Amino acid sequence: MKENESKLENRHIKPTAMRELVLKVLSDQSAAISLADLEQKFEKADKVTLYRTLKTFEENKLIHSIDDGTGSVKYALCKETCQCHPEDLHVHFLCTKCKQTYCLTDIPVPSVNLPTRFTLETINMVVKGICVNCI
Amino acid sequence: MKENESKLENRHIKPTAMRELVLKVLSDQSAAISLADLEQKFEKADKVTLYRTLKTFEENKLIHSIDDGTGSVKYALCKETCQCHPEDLHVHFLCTKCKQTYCLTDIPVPSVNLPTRFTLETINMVVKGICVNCI
DNA sequence: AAAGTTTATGCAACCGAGTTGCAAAGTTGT
DNA sequence: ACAACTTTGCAACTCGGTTGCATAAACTTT
Ligand SMILES: [Mn+2]
Ligand SMILES: [Mn+2]
Ligand SMILES: [Zn+2]
Ligand SMILES: [Zn+2]
Repeated sequence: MKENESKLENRHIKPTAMRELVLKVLSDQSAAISLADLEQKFEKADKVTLYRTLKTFEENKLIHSIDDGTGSVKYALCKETCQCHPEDLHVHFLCTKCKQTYCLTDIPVPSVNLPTRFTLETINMVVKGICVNCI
Repeated sequence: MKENESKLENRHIKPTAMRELVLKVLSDQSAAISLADLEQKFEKADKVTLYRTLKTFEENKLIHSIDDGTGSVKYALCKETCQCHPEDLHVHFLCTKCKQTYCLTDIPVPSVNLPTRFTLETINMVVKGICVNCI
């Protein structure tokens, strides 16, 4: 998995063994995963190390975090070009049946007309419903 | 405050002293408040009682809860006619400076075109930025 | 009005997600 | 080989939210 190694380097993250393993898990995942989910993907791994790995990934914009209202933050890979700016934002979908959280990367967050003299920094938009696998 | 009493009765909530006090606090508030905020509005009140009061209010749609991503859920009064259905949903605004959370009741949540065979139940849309009081 | 039943309140204790401190292990540069 | 820095692992903690249970208050029935 030389590819993941260079993904890390592209984001200026030192490619340790742990980090490559975590990145592999994230790459194999079609839905976003929580810290607890991630922990369960390993036989024996320290939660704090995984936590800090995710933090490092997020700080360097390799992944973004999603607060879907379930009480546990989810994480998903950013696109190669993503800088996590407002224009990179997309809608997230939480399936109330399977509890999976998906990045709807094709659906940009719609713009809103805020009241006068409210300035926008970022938007979190989470749609809840039933996903295609749960119909 | 006979008005609050009837607001409670309209929502089929038995108007106890505690509940009327809590409703008064919520009515006086222009922004949404958390359980902790509510607790601080009283000299001496049990957090659990307040917690259960909010739960009761929410179940009966007197108030709605807002997960603004700060880690503590906020609560705000519903409109008299609100049934908390998708058509009643509005955008919420979290000021990153004063940390106040506002109901933008005039701004309905924009509709999104979900991928095929995803069905919508509800949407949470939180805009972050600087509010009019913090410019 | 007294007894019985339901509902609301208060205290303690718990829970889970996230976070911090610190020491050990590993890495990098000289 | 040594020093300097980074990463990892363990323990312990924080904080918001929640449950269990006993008491108190409010209605119901006799
Ligand atoms: Mn996403
Ligand atoms: Mn609102
Ligand atoms: Zn699903
Ligand atoms: Zn503000």
